[in-house]
Amino acid sequence: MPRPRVPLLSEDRIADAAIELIDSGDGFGVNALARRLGVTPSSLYNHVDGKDAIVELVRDRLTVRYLAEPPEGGWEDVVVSVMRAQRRMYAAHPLIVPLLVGKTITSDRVIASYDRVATALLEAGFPEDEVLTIVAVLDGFALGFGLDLAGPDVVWLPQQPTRTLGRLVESGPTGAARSDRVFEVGLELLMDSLHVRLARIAGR
Amino acid sequence: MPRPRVPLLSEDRIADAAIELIDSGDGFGVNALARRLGVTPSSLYNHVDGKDAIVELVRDRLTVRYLAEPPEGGWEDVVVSVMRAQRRMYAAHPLIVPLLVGKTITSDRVIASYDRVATALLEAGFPEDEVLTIVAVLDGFALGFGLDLAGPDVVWLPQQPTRTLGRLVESGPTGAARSDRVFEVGLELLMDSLHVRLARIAGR
DNA sequence: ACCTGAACACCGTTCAAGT
DNA sequence: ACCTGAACACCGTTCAAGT
Repeated sequence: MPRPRVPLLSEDRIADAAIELIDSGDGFGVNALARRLGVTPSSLYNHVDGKDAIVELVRDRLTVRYLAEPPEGGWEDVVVSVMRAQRRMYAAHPLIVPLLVGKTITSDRVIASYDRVATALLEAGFPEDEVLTIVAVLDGFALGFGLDLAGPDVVWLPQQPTRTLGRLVESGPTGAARSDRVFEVGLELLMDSLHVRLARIAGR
Repeated sequence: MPRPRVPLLSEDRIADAAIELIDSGDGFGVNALARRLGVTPSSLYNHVDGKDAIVELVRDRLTVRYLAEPPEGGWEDVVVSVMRAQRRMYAAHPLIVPLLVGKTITSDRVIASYDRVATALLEAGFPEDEVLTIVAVLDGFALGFGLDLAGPDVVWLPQQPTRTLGRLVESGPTGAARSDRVFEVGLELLMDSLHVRLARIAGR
């Protein structure tokens, strides 16, 4: 079946299938992805630049899906809404995290999302040489919560008796509602921290 | 050269070489690791259970190296000292992060380190159903700072003009001293947040 | 332009053979 | 017990061939 009149593949179709494959937990790979698309691995290379490019495509699509609407309002609104969106993203697709973490971000739309936060922080008065670090830390914070929502059993697997951790892990998945609450508290406190930081800078 | 009188390999030698290989930036793999050790890939399997087990060994060795001495004092001291140590670890070996993130922690000594934090938080009065989440968030926080220290150019590579991010990235590596300062501030604020949280719980 | 199928270099892992 | 070398299944990628 060479060259069908209507193309079997497209960037979108590939990205969607990649997300499904990753979420399935069967491991991400070009071969498995092609199989899922009912296509030969080499077919993918007519649309996409290889495995890493597909991962970057996934990051792009998820960012559009979860961080689409540019947040309105002051820097607090920008930061809070991006944090919530990012956490929803990681929580819904935790198995994507390890694929994303190691790779440099090149997608313009993803960069634009980080740029909005960086710009908001800068305009709020945070010093130039701290903004990138703050953005990185916010990212890490969202990531920590995302992995938490994925379930502790994915992160820790005690094999010897422990004082505390083993019991807490065994008490089961955190539960969406509980984790939501803790996230909101954590976010609130993080925002408090940023306010304090900003006040100290302004007061100097 | 079969069966030398004194073994060429050991878990430690393998772990050390693995850390070197990862830090070199040439990518981690069993073949490259064997080459670096002057040995055949299959030799490794006499000492270690495969690629994933080597990564877990690396995590174990780094944890021992950076988080060895059990922190003394109240829960604040425990949390702060573990955070500092963990950040030093990520900062010194940023390329290890993506290898660790996806994998479940099984090493007893690594588990023990998380267990100390969990126990400290629990004894301080944090609710059972929040402790794991807090630990996960602390982890994410340290990770964010570690990646920040690795250099922003590893994380973001803008290809279109941006309002802020591109300029900040181009202004070069964050610099250890600057990042140190921001980390200390961030940690302080994070601790403030935890104190506030604890006070609210106690006051209820 | 877009798919297949063959081919390639490489990967992690197993295992018989050797001391 | 510990190494080698051959072998295996699989991986990501390239490319000529076909419409």
